[in-house]
Amino acid sequence: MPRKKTEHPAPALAKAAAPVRQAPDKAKTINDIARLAEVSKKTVSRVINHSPLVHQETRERVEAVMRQFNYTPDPFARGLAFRRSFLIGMVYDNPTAQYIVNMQYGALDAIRDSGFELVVHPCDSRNPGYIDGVHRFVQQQKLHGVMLVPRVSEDQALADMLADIGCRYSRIASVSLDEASRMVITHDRDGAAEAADYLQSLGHRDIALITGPSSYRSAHERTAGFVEALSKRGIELPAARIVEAGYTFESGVAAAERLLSGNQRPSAIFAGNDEMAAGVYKVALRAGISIPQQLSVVGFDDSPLASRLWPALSSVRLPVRDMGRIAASMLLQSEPGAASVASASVRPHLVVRDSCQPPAY
Amino acid sequence: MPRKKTEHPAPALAKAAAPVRQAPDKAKTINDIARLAEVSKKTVSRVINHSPLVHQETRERVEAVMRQFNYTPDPFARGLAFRRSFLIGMVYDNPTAQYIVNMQYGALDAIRDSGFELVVHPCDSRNPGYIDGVHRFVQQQKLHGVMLVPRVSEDQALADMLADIGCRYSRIASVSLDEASRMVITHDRDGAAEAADYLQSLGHRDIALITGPSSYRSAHERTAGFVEALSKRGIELPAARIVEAGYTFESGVAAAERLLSGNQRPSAIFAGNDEMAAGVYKVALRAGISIPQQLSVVGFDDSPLASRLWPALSSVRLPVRDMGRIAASMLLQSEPGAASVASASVRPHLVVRDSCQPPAY
DNA sequence: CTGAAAGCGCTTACAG
DNA sequence: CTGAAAGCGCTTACAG
Repeated sequence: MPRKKTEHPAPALAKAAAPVRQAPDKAKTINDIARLAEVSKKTVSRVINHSPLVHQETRERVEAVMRQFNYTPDPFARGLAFRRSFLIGMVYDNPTAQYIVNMQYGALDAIRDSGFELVVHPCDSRNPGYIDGVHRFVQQQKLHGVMLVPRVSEDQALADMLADIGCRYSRIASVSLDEASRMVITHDRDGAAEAADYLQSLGHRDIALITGPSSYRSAHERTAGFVEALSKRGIELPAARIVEAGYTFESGVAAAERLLSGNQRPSAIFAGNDEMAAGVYKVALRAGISIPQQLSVVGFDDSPLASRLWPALSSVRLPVRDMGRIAASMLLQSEPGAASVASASVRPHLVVRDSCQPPAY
Repeated sequence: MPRKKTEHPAPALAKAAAPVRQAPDKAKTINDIARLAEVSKKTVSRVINHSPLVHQETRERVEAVMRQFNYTPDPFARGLAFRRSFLIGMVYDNPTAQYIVNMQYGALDAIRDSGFELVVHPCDSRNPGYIDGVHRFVQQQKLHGVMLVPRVSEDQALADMLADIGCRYSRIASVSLDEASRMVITHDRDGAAEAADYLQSLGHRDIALITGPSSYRSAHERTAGFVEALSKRGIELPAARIVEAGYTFESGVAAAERLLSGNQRPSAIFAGNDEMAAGVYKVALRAGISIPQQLSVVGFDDSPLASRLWPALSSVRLPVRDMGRIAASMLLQSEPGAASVASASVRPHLVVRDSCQPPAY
């Protein structure tokens, strides 16, 4: 009922329309809380920031009021005063989608209910200006910290830049590249060794390896772990059984073609990631080589692909979500200077499916 | 060299250590720019916000100074004063990883160099509290706007909540669900029709369909588009040839088992997404039914999986990155109230690979 | 077209 | 343990 039509509005009705003259649900500010809790805004600020310099009773009174009005401090006001934000950046360079998404879920696990949010920043490390791009991103948004995902996490120049401008960061990598408080180490080497042990234990002796690009630390580690573990068990890989590829499906196809074309085929292939393992599947299927009867295959990453191939691919799994969670929580815990004691570490493990069996000699 | 140890520090040296008494590279503020350009800070503010109320000469002088000192306004100060941020939220509910990542790339394409950043917010729409979660997210961060990705984009209650609190949003969906200025329409129906026409043109007559869950709008559209297109060409799908599954690999396997177990097999199967199509591959491979010789298969999504299966899967592609770019740019362009004229629209198309051929009757 | 004042909601630095 | 003042870097509302 439009107001204008009521020629003589009853005062009572008018009052009901705007009861108690209280802004409907305007967000409370620190001043409101201070007034309602009968303290100064500075004391409320201390409670917000968990300062020990507040009397227990005072703290409880303030917290009760905050809870009652569902108060949360304005991140922009805090950001302005603190000169830094409550934003965590995730910087990455085009690994596979599932990896990125799992990593994001992990980071979000860590910051849930902390008042922090996740800002994503994919970049292209082949572009020489990409470090400047990250620099601008960090400065502009006054990021609380950034997580560096492989492969950008391996770029020392990036880490140096962040250290220079005093931005906290955490790096996820297959080996330690920095002080412990900044590293989440994934030990890819151990995962590759487990794959090697598995194939050897099945009875394979003529084994081939498709590696990722040697410029990738993870590829180097996976290769070294695999070769060393076999060597420990008395199997030396001849150079012809090691083919370097590019971590892509197509490069895996090309590598598998080389490996499977001769008349002396290996009985098993370990691929440095699942994409390349899928390439092996394609070549084998096309050539009528049946997996696992005539060829065993192991991948790395345990991507969604692994369980969708047929036969399902055995693959080394990295706990990506955990890695993301740990990398993000390192940023929340540590003060910029303070070094935490323990270095974070995570272990890969082999997920056995249907792509391997003893060789048919 | 610690200062205390130098008993008589040479004044000249001390001066060299802090040359010209100018803060090394402290970020300039609006006040610095105002002083250097010899205008008031308000005028600088006008230039920043592209106000027309600035003399051309003045504007150029201010812009020159801003450029010279590489000045960008502090997003927190602006956020505080404006009461809203320069953050775009992306809200989504667990579709596949590649979809999410492509969507993120698209959104980032749109906001590049705009001063906006992308904040991700995955959520679980089966959780009844998820709308409150989005509410808090939006209010807390004072988001400039949010993009709603399927399937949360289909939830009218979510859209209503956002409209209620005056938050701008854009919705990506297979059909129009809202005013044109807020929709990116993907026309899944047309893509499914193209798949139907393709199979029919190859000569298939006994065709089966594995649909996604009927509660998904996209599944409904894909099914309708496929069935109608076949009907137009004189092929009616009997009920037994339509199996509802859950958009997952496993559900695709189960559906394919039903479809391929009888002795009267269809000669072609259209799956509502690639995950389920991969399930068809698994069943066919296991049963010794060769693709495409004995069975043609078409998927939907053109996920990475499609080209990694063997034979490579023909699949309907949605321009996901474009969808993300358009959805994000809609948020940047429009003022909260202003309705843009055209509705955004995007078309799927069939990517033909090696999974289909004429039936072997 | 331009500017001086007040304010956004917090914090730091200083007192007590 | 608590508080009054000043300030973070912008904008709005008001003048001119």
